[in-house]
Amino acid sequence: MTETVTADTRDTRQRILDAAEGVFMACGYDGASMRQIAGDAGVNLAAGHYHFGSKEALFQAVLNRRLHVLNQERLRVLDELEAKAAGAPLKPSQILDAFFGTLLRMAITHGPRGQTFLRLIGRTLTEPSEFIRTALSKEFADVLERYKAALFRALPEVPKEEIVWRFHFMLGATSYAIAGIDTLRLITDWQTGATDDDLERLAPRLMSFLLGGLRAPLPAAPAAPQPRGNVRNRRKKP
Amino acid sequence: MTETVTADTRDTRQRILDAAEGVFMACGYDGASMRQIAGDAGVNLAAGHYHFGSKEALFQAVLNRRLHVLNQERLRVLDELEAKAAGAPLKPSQILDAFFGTLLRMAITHGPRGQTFLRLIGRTLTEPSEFIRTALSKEFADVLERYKAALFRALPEVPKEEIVWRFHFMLGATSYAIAGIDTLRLITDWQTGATDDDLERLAPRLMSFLLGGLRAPLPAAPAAPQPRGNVRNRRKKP
DNA sequence: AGAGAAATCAAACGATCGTTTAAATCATAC
DNA sequence: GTATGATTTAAACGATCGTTTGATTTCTCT
Repeated sequence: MTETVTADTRDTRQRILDAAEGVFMACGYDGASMRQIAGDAGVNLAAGHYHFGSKEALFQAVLNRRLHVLNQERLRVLDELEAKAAGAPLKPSQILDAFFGTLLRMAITHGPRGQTFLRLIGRTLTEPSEFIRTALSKEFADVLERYKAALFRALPEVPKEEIVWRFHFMLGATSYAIAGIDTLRLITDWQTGATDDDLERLAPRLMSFLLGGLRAPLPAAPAAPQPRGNVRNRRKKP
Repeated sequence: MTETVTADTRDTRQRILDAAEGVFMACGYDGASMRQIAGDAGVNLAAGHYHFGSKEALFQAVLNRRLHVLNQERLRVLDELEAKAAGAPLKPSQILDAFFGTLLRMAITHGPRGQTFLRLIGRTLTEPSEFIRTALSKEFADVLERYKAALFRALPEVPKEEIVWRFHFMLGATSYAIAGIDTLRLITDWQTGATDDDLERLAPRLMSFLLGGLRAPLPAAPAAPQPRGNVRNRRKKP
């Protein structure tokens, strides 16, 4: 009973995953059809259900296949940084590079399929569908907890709530920057179809932007809408 | 032939638009069904097609109804700022507030429906569907051109290409921050269902973050892959 | 009131969807 | 070889989709 998978089986599964990745990216979850995925993969329609059970399960498999190795790598890089720091807080730039830089580098080294996946998760993060949300939450829970803690230590003078918000903003800028390279053509008037160069040049630009945003001065308004306050002390919460 | 719309007609159209706004936001374009929209609106299934022609046209109508007034307001505010500046370049913070602040303020003043719309466009901007892209491009062309020009003048030392990229990042952080307030619960462990306060407190935080990212130091790597440069002067281009 | 346009309604159309079924094919062990 | 299990295949199922139709109701105007 030790999972005797033949070579042919793995090929079919892999082909389905690859095709599904592309179709889900191009059409979204609802817009994609099992028939188109099977067609692109060159397999029978029923193969998808045979190997994965359902469309939802296939989508989760597509996400997890790459998300898992990405997040494992993120944890490994963070471990390495913290070991090298020997107890001292990390620099914000190090943390951002470990989280977002790892993402971008993985997409580059994995070729066009990596970019496809990047754009897929960019789309996916804005889909509030229930099963997608739970799938992502399980896959991201550990990583986000670790990186949040690292940022808290790196920026002790910034309220934790503020850091969480800015982490959220950075996620948005990143996923959007990747998912919406087409959208950028909506802003600019480029018609250059560059793809590889786009991504390689995106990384340093994005990292600068994220770092600037993360270290921006705190908002002037104390973010708590209580204008009747006679006390305006800004107690620094430990 | 002067468009004699009766009161009842406007009510039905409005109800359909409101319901469609909510369903499209919750389910996405493909996930939403005309039957559910009609049901939520309390009208017959055929009413949607009678008043709008097709599902695509209904979606465009939902987008344009609010996008148009938003972008008109954005242009008006920018006009006002530039008139007051009397030829001098605007401050980046003024431009960002005119663009993103107007968006957030409109969402707040329009109540829960405004937030629904905000989250809808947050989702929509990541859908690369063809007709959606063209619809958005038409609606955004003028505004983006004006604001790009204003930013170019405000930041003459920053390469225009860099500004366009950062504009893109800011759009992403904003749309994602709004569309994904649920996603934020994926990061944090809040279970508070706050909505109004969330948005009101979001604005100053987001503006600080955007401004910090916009004014971040330029990426160390000159973004052009020519490492053989023997000159490392950072000429300030006029 | 009555003609005519505008709007609503119930019902159906064809298409496509995810999923299932049962037979056919392949691989592997005895 | 045959038997057994894994995989692939063709075909169909029921459900839901966007859209259309034609009758019916509501409104507008003389």
